[in-house]
Amino acid sequence: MSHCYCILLRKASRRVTTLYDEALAPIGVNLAQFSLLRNIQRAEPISLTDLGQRTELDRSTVSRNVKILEKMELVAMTNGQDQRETAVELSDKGRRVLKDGASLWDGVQTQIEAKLGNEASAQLTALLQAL
Amino acid sequence: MSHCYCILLRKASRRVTTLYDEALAPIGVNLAQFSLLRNIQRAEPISLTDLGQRTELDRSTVSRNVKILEKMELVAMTNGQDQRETAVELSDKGRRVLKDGASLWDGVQTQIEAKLGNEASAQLTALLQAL
DNA sequence: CGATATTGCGTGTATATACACGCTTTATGT
DNA sequence: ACATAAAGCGTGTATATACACGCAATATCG
Repeated sequence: MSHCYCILLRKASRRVTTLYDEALAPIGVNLAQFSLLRNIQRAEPISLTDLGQRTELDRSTVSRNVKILEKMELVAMTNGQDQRETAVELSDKGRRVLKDGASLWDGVQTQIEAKLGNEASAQLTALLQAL
Repeated sequence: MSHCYCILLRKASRRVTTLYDEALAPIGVNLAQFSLLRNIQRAEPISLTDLGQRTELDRSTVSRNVKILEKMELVAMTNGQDQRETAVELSDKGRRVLKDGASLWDGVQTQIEAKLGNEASAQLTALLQAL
């Protein structure tokens, strides 16, 4: 009656997301937002379309998620060279959140590696990337 | 700069969910709905609270997802012995969807195992359960 | 038996996510 | 240059998901 890979993935995803969300709570963002901020940082200023490709998210999803970060004053929207293009960049507050969150994020990474062991952690990474 | 386990999980989860959703499209339900139907089948009639525990989902989430299945006429709500309790059970249409979907689901399972190999598939299962 | 705690639900609110449309703004091709 | 295609976005709609509240029904305790 083998297990459904998709359900296993979704359950693990929910559980692990909760772990990260709780760890990041002190800085007021959840894992998805923290990750989005990091992706912005790596390429700012960046258009929403590019951000979508980097994160493997639909552009409309990115658009809405970024809007929330903007309301939280963690990012700012600027004009790209193009009149169509909207570019996103971090605010000082956003940079601080990334800085303060780094150790919190690292703590969960370490916690997971401690639970699984180094070898299994590497296997997990490889398997998830292969999917 | 190791990868974020959570993001790897979430990305894999989205990708794999898409695989299953596309495969199940002919029967008109997505993976989450198909899985919920299966969980109902295994214990019907079942209360929403119990269904939540089985699926590791919040009760309110189950409540809303079941409501959609009800609108699709795949399940029916009945009274538990208790006046508070609502029990869910499959409709004939719901049973047919499960029956027709079995081979579609199986196809994706096989496809994933073919891609990863048997050993890696077993490893993946074990790792996801350990998280 | 009456007060209190527990159980079971639904709803409000909020984020994450995708797809389909439709509107601008550029780019292209003849 | 003009018509057409392509790029970049926002919004509407829908599902998945969680948490906080509050209501009704049942169980418990003194």
